[in-house]
Amino acid sequence: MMTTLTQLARKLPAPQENSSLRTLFGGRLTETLDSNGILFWEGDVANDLFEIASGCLRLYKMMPDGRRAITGFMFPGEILGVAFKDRYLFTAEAVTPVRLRRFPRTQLHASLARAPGLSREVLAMACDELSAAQEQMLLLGRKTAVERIAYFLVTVARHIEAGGKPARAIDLPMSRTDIADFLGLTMETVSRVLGKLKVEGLISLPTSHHVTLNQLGQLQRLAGESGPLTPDAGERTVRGAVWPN
Amino acid sequence: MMTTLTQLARKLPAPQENSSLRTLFGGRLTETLDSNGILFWEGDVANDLFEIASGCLRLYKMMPDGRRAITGFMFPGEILGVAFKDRYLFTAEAVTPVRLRRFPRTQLHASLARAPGLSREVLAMACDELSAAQEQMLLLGRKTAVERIAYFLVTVARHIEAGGKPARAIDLPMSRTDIADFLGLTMETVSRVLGKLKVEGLISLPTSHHVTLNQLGQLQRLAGESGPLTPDAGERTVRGAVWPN
DNA sequence: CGAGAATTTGAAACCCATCAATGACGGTGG
DNA sequence: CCACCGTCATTGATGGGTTTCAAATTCTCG
Repeated sequence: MMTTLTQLARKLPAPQENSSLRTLFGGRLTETLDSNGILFWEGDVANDLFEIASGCLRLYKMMPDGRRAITGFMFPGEILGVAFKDRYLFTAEAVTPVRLRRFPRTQLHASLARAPGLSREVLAMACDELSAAQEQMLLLGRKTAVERIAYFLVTVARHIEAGGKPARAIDLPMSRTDIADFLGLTMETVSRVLGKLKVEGLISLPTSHHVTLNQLGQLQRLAGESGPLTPDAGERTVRGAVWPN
Repeated sequence: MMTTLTQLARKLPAPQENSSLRTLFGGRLTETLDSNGILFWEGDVANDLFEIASGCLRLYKMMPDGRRAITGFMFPGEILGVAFKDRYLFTAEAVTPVRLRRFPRTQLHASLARAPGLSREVLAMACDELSAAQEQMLLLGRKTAVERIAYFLVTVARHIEAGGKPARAIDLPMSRTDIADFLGLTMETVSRVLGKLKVEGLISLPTSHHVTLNQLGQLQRLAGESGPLTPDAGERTVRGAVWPN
């Protein structure tokens, strides 16, 4: 299973593409991290980048009083820590037991100088992250609880896609609290909304960590995809005719 | 006046540093854009990048029903559209009349090949954006209305800083609705919270678009800065002891 | 099988949104 | 110069979606 996503909302960069970045990790040893183990803290000096071999990480920022915002989840195949400043922007913690490979950033700079395409790849990665982050801003700032959950499910399904089609059966290794902190809700609201979607038949919950999307189209509509891809007419005429002059 | 910020929450990359990216715009003509004029729409093919010479832009995503999330504001000195995909991720619209210079992306690729440092600069820019975006996620997902407004004010002040110190008097060219769509609130709530801060003496409002920060320290505390810089003890012990293993 | 954790479910409260009306500008034209 | 009018900001009253608090139930795993 080779599913990849840094931020859940991120576009997949064709998992089978032979990433030159990924080749950096070729000879590296695989380390392991226990469930709930910390890979690094927000603010730590960013010495390494990592490739997730298996398992799932949560990335988060936290306020002094404990309020937490999960900025994304990491899955196998994903690369972490590549484009950031000299310090990590968030804490990385294992949702499940994780196997990963480590690569020193000092050597990255050398590699970047050698391989010209690598630089573009890194930039593309950062742009994908940015795209996901902005979509998340729309979600956190303007979407309802149902829309957030629907979007979350649809996005996960899209990235676990097996051969073009989004997966119908997805598993969610993270807790309800994790999902809540990712979507700007509470654990209880996540649970309630999932329950509602289940009652309405849009999803099934074989177990609390396995979801079946029975009506993907309906969920996609609920998710309220933004942007240029929506083929609806009259998209821009709503809030008071903001036409170019 | 040489204030620069792409996303309001962004760290300033030393305004006086002679950016090699900025030199690209050297001989370019200055175009103008009327107030509320559209520079480009979300989803448009990203042919150009822009340097803002004067004025203010808002960048936003919109849902089919008109709900809007402003992902950031752009001010003079800032460069726009540099690191993105082949299509713009958001709509760019003038808050005030704007003067700007345009540079074709096709030529950017050539310039990137020539100047090695440029590539790093572009990446650094993307990382700054990403950092701001993640801070915004924490704000949108977990902060109260007062905290959001306080953070907004403090952040603006920090970027209009004149000689190290954050400015005490800031002007907000954008409307209350713009601020609301940036902070995930309503116009009315923005207005009410500003009123409250004014009554409490933390700020003054000479006009509705000019704010004086009377008690910056207090505002900073309200803003609830996240992360590693807070010198508080007991930061990580709150929500159930998430220590490494 | 048992104990603690995670999830679900219920009831009440609250923050912010919504709806509505008034007030303050700012630009325009008489 | 000032009256006018549309837009934006402010302020008030009400309502609702989500949170909070609490308890029951299910799940996990030693």
